[in-house]
Amino acid sequence: MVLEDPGLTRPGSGEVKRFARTRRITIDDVAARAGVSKTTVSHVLSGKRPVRADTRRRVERAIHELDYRPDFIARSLRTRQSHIAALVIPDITNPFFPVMARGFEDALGQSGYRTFICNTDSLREQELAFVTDVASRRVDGIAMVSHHVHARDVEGFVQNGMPIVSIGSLIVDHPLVDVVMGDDERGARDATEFLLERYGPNVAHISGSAEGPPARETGYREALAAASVRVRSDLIVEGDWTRAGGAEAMRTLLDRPSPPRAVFCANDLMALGALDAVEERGLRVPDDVALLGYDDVEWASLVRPPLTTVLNPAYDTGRAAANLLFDRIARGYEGARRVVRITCDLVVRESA
Amino acid sequence: MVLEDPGLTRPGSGEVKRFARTRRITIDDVAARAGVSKTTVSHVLSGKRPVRADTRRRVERAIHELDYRPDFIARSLRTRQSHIAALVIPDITNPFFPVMARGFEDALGQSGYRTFICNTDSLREQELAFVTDVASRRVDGIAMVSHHVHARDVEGFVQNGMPIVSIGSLIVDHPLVDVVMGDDERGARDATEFLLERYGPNVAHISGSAEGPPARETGYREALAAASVRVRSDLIVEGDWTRAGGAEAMRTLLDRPSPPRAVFCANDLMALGALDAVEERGLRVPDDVALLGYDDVEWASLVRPPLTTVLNPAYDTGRAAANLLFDRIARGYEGARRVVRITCDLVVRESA
DNA sequence: GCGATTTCGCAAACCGATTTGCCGCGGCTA
DNA sequence: TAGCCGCGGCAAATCGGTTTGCGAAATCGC
Repeated sequence: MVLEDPGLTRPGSGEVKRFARTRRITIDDVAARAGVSKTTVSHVLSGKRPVRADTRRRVERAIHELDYRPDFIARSLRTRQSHIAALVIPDITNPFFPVMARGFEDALGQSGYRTFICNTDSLREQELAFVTDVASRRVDGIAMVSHHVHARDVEGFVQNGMPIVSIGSLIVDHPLVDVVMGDDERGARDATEFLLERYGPNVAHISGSAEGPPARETGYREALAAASVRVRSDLIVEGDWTRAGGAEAMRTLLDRPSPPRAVFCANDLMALGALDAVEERGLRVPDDVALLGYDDVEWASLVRPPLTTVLNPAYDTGRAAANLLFDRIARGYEGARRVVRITCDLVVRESA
Repeated sequence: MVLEDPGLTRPGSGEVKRFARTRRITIDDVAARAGVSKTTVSHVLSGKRPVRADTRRRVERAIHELDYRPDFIARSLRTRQSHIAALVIPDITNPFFPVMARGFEDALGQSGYRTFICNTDSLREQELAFVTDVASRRVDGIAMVSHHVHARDVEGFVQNGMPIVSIGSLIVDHPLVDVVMGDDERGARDATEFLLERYGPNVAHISGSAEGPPARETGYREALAAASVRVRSDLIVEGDWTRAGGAEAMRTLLDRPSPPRAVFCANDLMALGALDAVEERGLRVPDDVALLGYDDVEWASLVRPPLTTVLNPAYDTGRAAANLLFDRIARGYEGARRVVRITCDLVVRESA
């Protein structure tokens, strides 16, 4: 049996070969064609040293004729920068994160960076594994929203010069790790103030689980305090960030001797659950009970009634993280940690 | 002025240095410490040649003591594989794609691959730019859902040995580009059959824009034909995949002399718009008009009434694409193009 | 018109791994 | 005991770029 000659060109197809994968064009090929050394080609490409005009033109022509594109990996090896960033998040499937990722990539992509997105499912083990993996891949920087990684866990990477920015609040105590976080405290305060003004002092709160950051509950308490309303502990019920948890918490509230006129829920999903519970009892939103959520997830305007909520600006958050990272990666910023707070504005729809 | 000694260790902190970024540990360091050549270290790592047990132990101990982790970039340069794949999609912010991306990454991540996600916003220019960019970065393979790139556009890359799989249907005519696509025709047929059975022959269709693939409309027509129902062209109205477009199309249908009893919409967003239009007229779903969507987007079960729809299995699609790619990247498959059709099942909720 | 400086290009070292080719050694066969 | 083979290890080449050091030529200042 005779194998087909792999070098055969298709009749009439000019350059396209059928089976041969043509050898990659390298900088040497360009140099040879232009009649210069590869050093000169490199300088034409990078502009790091002057090249005489006619020489430059010869080189550029050779590049164009050969359709030469430099090998990023070889370049990275020498320059020690990969032009890759990593974004470590719990789950791209959670609708908050795609928007954040988009903000991150848009900001960095502009400067020629590509990014790895790592889904940790909020598992500490995964979070750590990804950080070491992308470090081995020599990413230029890491942005992470992590629930379990502490400053000491990333100490080694930071000391080796890896820029890290923490999204959310957990890693706040390292002097070289920047932080960007939604200003949840203020957002929650604004939301609660709105409810107090519109519906009077009888405002309850469905909080998240105890292990999460308490900023939203804090904001709720501050608003009450500022309005000189006493905090009634029977009006603060813990949910678990889920729809079912929100419904359960709402039922508890409705069973209180004096049920609330309005409820500030720590996220939209729980607000949706609360909505379920309210309708279950034959009551109406917002006429009998007003509901206010947090995050402004994609479907917040699709439910009936459309949810009044606090917009958690995912896109801006991602972009801010990218910018902090870029400062350290490319602009040589080496100073102390910076903290960026993203303001969260109230979106008034119909549920409150 | 005297600069602080960058080599200073913090008192009592063992190995952690304050300002010095310690030189990276290389394979030579390990070799030196273990008293062998770096060749041997490499063989311990890869297992490609036998190493005597006690030598291996010495090397492993050195690796552990130095906390050595090989440099992926250097490795990639030599082995000519980056262990990176690219996923080119319109927009990660569109809720279908995060799920698909997750399926893709889960499948490939298992084998040690990381992936670049590229958002093209369906711009041809972006699609092409990303493909050449990631090719320069030497990704091992590319999966793309593209609306504007044709086989001839990627010809050059394929010929150079870059595995490509097309998600959706556009690049179907290249003998080396695998394809994975939802079996929309069948899904649409099933949906329409369901409506015919439950609501009789008076079933309309809101189609997508003309430029998209007509598979869903085709399925609708097939189901009618199979049930010997005449296709009434006044019951097929074109939407434009948006909520507003769906509403507009629905108004048109409701204005017909004999309006439909049930409507199959080519996607969920248009079904939602149709819902708007129906309620606008004071009619009820499904009692007056039944609505059926396509895709089963995240919020399909959240609207009132919950949407009956066809599940477009994003996760499976991503995973299938990853597997096709992996076959070519790592398992050396070099055969002809394969086409994988993902079946789309009906999800019956309350709108039909 | 002459030394000083700048411009332009080349050869070689370098980045950090993998892979090839070779060699010494010990055990086995004939 | 000569010849052969497999094992285990090393030196050197390789991947494809960037960067450094050097020297020849061109330009400048006076």
